Amino acid sequence: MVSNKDLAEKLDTIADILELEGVKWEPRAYRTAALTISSLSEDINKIYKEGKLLELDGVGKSIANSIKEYLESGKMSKYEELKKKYPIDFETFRKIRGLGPKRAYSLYKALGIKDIGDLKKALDKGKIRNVEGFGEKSEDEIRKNLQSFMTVKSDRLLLGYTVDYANSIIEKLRKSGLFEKVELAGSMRRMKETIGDMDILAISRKPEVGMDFFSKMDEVTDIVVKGPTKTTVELSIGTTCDIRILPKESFGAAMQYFTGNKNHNVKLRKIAISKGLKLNEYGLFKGKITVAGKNEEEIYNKLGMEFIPPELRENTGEIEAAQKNKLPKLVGYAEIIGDLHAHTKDSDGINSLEEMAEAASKKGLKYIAFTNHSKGLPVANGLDDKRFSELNKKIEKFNEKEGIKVLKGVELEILKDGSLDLKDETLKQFDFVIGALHQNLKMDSKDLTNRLIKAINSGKINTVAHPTDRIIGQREGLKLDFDKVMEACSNNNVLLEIDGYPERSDLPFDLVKKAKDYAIRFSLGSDSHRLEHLRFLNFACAIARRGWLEKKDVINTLGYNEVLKLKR
DNA sequence: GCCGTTTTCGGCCCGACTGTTTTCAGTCG
Repeated sequence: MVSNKDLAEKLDTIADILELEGVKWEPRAYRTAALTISSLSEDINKIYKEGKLLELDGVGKSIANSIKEYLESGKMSKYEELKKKYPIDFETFRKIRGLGPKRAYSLYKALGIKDIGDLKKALDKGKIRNVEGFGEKSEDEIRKNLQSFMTVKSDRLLLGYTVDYANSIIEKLRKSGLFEKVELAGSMRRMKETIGDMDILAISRKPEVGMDFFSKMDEVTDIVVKGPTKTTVELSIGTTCDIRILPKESFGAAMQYFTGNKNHNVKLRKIAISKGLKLNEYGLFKGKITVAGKNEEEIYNKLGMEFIPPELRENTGEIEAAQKNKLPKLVGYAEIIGDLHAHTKDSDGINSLEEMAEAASKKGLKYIAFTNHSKGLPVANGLDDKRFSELNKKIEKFNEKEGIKVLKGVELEILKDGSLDLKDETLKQFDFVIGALHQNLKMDSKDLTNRLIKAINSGKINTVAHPTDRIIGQREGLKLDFDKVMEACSNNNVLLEIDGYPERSDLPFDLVKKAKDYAIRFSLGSDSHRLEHLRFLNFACAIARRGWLEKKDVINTLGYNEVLKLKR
């Protein structure tokens, strides 16, 4: 099965080789298509089957045909032909910093280096420094970068585990007194669930001193490049961090530029050109006159659109909507007043009901649903009917007190045949029932979809837990037919959950957006298993925002009594 | 090869840093 990543890499290689051949504009077309495909979160095979290849940005007739050929046969003639002339493992080389297509080709021409094995041998013999255009320094650089490529862990880190680290770096920079302003940009500002690197923007009267301070911070393990306006370092958590120092009057333009994403920026720049303007990280210009630059909002306005919140900047229609002043009024982080998915030590959590409730209250929440596992998930110490009845009584007692309210909930196993794991009379006790698929997942797509739909149609569940069941970096999501699932949810007034647990981040934002079109509402949950996890609720809200949701779409914005009315 | 809020033909993003160069090419984001 061809993955999006495979395909994007092949298209990129075609672009690389065409560029080596001196072909003028074609490489850019392949590059655009590769970028689009690599940033899709839907499976390219699915898009192809639905006949929607041509709807992808940068995919026209010719590239669509190549994709079709590749998905069906596992071969792409255009790629194979080019590869005959350039039998070089560009796909791997491009992951080694500083080894782009041109230098890879130089090494091939001079030393016959085709793959990483050849490269290692040449390095061992110190041959690279003698190749024209290379020297001692570049040889050392390649050796070092090959080493770090070999030992690299995963591609991307999870937002949920890096954002605090990033903020602590930013705090230190602010406290240093060397900067007038320090802000986070890039995919972290967009609250993307995985991040490739960190981007920090700053204003400083003493850029050199500021850069020195930054590159000597404890978190920094290596300096990649260092200049007065741009420095890149390796951080101890295993990612790189760019810091850019900019003039005050350009800061808004830089925030726009470095927040991305790339596709969003490319489109904005094209719009600028169509208006006779030029957009870069220093501002929006008409000839030499600055039209905007100091603040971000101005840039969007002068380009003929309303301000676009960072979470939306994915080039999935937000620019067109902004031009018509039709952007949604996104649900605010502070509007989320309850957590609708959390565990206590009664099943597989670490902390007690009381501890969790108190911590949630301290975070400003008005209610929290404890949705412990049901007995069908013994590995998570799932509760049977009797234990749940006892726990529910305890919760009722707890709720007699003033303060935060607790919803009686369950993360209920949907069994292999689509039936539910607890007795009806037990289910009636709950305020909030989350139906979940955790086991027997190796069914084919149709059976799995029907199994889930049977549970949705039962009229006994409020929401579907982490619907795709993906674990980022570990397993793909279930191959469910989401059109059918969403239709069933819509017909039965069943919610979909957005699970903010970093590895899950489920539903993914593009499916959230799709579900919104089915007029489905959503429940947000931290999926907490201990006190420290309660902060994950914020990430669920970020996904909601990335999926274009408004206050009315998210039931965690409702008061406790309103949520109780959803009881089944 | 792709694309269209000036276009179905004629455009296609651009600046910082590095190393190996004597004025720039390659890489990256």
